[in-house]
Amino acid sequence: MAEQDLIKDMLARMSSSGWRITDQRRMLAQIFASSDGYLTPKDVYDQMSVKYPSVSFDTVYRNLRMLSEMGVLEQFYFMDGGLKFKGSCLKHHHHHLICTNCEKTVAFDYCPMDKLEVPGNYKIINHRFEVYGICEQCQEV
Amino acid sequence: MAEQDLIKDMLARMSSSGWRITDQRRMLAQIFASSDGYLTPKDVYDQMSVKYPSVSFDTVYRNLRMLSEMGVLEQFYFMDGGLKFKGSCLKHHHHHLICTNCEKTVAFDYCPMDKLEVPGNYKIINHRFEVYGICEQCQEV
DNA sequence: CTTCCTGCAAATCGTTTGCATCAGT
DNA sequence: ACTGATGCAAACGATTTGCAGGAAG
Repeated sequence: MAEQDLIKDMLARMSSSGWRITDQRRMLAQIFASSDGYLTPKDVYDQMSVKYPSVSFDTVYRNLRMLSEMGVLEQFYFMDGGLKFKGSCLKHHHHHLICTNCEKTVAFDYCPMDKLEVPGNYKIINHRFEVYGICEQCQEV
Repeated sequence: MAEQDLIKDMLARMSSSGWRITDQRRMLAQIFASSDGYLTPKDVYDQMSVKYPSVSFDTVYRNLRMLSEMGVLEQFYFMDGGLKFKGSCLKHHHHHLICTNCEKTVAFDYCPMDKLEVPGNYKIINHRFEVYGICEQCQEV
């Protein structure tokens, strides 16, 4: 999807969920539409501050949380427990290969749940599979 | 390994790393030897408080961190970003099936990395694979 | 014009640090 | 006795909340 369409899509989803379209939210949509990696609340705040120097941290947090609940963003706790967000890919189930240096993220389709036989009689709800590595660019440096 | 042996093993490892064996550390070893699930720092603190009402949170944190660095405990950030600890299984590589209700944990040997072909030329460092579900006991309730 | 959203400030939670005292070796 | 470990209090970073004014519908 082109960036502009992504932004429109996000805004449309906010609107249809009954949320007002404020300048700050418009900008949030833009930030995530033009970023393919994970962003911390601080990253987002810093990017917003460029155009809205008066934006506050709590507005960023509030909107990030809301957008996650709405499914527009994916919320994610990294290995170190740090919270990050990224525009959610709604297309299909997949997992990520994440560069531990620059956090560039590549999706892949392989899902280990297909083949897994789990011990015990657990009723499976959810799973988490991520691969961490150093991307080609970061290896070169 | 029997519980008593586990405790001795933990204490021996602390001692050989040059750490003093205090009552608090003895008790930490006992707590983790007799628990097979994950414990939050608060869980640990609460258990310690029963016998040592004067124990402080920072001592718990300090020792948990130290024991993790030493490899006696496994440190783990859950899906919700919360930090937990558990006695570490040093035997072999494995993954976990975790009950989202009671957090009882079952290990299994299957590792998805065997079959995975990753896109891009990432140099793979690490991976994370967990399955979340409801255990048999928690389903019955 | 009404209701929701924002920005500010202050509260809260989990975790860490500095320091004087206490305990293990 | 020496040195590391403890408990206290205070600092700290990240996130959340209450509230009054401001903007979207």
